[in-house]
Amino acid sequence: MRWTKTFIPTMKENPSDAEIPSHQLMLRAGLIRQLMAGAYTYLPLGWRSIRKAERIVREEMDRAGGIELFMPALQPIDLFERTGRKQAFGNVLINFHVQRGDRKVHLALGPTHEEVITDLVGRHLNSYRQLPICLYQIQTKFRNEERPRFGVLRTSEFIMKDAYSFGTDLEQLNDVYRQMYSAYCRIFARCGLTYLAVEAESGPIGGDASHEFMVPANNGEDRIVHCAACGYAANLERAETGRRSGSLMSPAGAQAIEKVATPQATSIEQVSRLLKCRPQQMIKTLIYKADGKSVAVLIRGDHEANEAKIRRALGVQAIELADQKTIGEVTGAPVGFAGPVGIQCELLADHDVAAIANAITGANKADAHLTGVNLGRDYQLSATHDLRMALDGDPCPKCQAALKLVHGIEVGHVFKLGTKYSVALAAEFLDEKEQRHPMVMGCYGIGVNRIVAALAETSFDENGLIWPLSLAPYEVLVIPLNVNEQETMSLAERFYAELTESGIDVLLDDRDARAGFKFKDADLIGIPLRIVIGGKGLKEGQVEIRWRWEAQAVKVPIGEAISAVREMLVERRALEAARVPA
RNA sequence: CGGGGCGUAGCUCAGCCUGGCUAGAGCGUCUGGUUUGGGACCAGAAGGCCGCAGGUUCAAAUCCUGUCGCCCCGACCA
Repeated sequence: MRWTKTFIPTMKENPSDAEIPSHQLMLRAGLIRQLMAGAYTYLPLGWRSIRKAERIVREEMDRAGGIELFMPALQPIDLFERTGRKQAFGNVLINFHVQRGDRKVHLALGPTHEEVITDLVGRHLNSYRQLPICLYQIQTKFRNEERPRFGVLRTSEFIMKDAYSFGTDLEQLNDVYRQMYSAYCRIFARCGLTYLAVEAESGPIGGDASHEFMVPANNGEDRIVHCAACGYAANLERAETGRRSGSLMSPAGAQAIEKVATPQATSIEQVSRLLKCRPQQMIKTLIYKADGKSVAVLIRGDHEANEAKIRRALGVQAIELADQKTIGEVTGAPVGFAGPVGIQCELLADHDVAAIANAITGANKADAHLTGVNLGRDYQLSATHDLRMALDGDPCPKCQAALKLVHGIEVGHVFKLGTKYSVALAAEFLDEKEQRHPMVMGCYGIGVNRIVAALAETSFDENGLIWPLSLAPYEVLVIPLNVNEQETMSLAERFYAELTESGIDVLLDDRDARAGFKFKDADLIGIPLRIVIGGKGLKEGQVEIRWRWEAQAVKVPIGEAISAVREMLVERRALEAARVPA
């Protein structure tokens, strides 16, 4: 492609409403433009990268046995009513009425396609002989984001690869799941992303039923813990922490329990300031309603409760923080003064609470706290649990090394669904004994445009983007420094023609502009390999070839330039391929 | 939906507090010339419903009210 014939509106300055690198760079390099909050146009350069990511996704899905189809974004609302997800999605589901003759039809724009595909498969596949099957599509999804943000990382309309597997049993599901998991590893590796496959909240199936693929990045919305020593990785919601010491007995140097006045001091921060103690010395007592029953949960003052862990420890469906009235009944005090001593409900404690000697807690009495509270003497526990959010530096649950807490961008998610949708939408099959069963499903999503955004967010320098060959809009940029010089230009045209001829994606910067101007743009858009033709080099019969990430160009005799470029690309592709797991 | 910030030329911004000549600068665009290896220089030109609506005033980019949009923090996010 010739630069003057395409559309690459680069910008010298950062637009004022872009704050994170991917947003700034994608705007400046002419990859995207905003239409409104949460909706972006992909300009020619950005779209080429998306298409390359799509191609990689397709190749790997096909390789893993996926079958591509294409489903409508427009969907009848009743499908969502039948699975209860109209309610569950709430405001996220974009839905509206259209007039058709004298009736109104209620439609939704698909936020995902479990309903459509399950309905389809349920109608047309009926036998165990036809299973398992894994169907996928690459398609635009719509989700009304209450607050779109971070440029193209969180939008209301985005491109997603969604795959759905249908099998007869858990074994078939596990089999497809494993194949999808490894296909995802290959996809993200081929795209040049640094990623982690992390354990995620897995719903009804439990165990290893869900993994998210995360690209570590400071501006990622998700938080994940990672153990560099053994490779354990999990999202923060899910992350366990390793063994921590703690005896259920009173320590040797136990002080006497004492009631102190703490008027108006209801938060950990206020009490610690008032009593001049550290939050680590305090016990936070949270009153929850767990399936309707009141439970007090003890967490160390400086820690944060993890409700998913509490729910699992209690073995209940749903928990929520109790209201004022319940707290009053259980503690006999207003909110902010709860403590374990003498409390009137079940008591659950995090491991770290047991290790606090002479703790400070609420007194279950207005405007009062207790000091010198000790486990065993002042309150009892039959056991402690892992109930809090993991912290940076916590011991790894697998190997006890220190966990790292990092932010991440979710680019993919694989999930064992089970029979939720097949039951709701009657996707059933007959087994060899002519018995009816709901199909066992899995779903597997990749945010295709997030792949590109995540790459932009993590691969750049002060001059601009740095693409891997696999996603680069063009692999080679040919820069004739002076387009008015005939020798320069005819050479550039020859390189352009011959390289394009051999299947390489080449961009020719045929703009009549100064050298420095072209170099700045070249760095900004980040094409991996650059060939500079002009002035000094030509006099010596040479051109310069330089990788975007190298400081130095290599000078190559004109006659050898094309074969040199081909060789460099072959070598580089091999290097990128070597990072892809088998 | 709660909190904060911002809407002036394609982009970055000044002017607003304290109302008053024809609304400004840099970058970009166009014309002509000089230049030509890291975002050149000179001369000229085009480009503005100062987000929109209403109000106050002799007079509003500027003050007031409303409204729309965008960004950030939080809540939410199968």
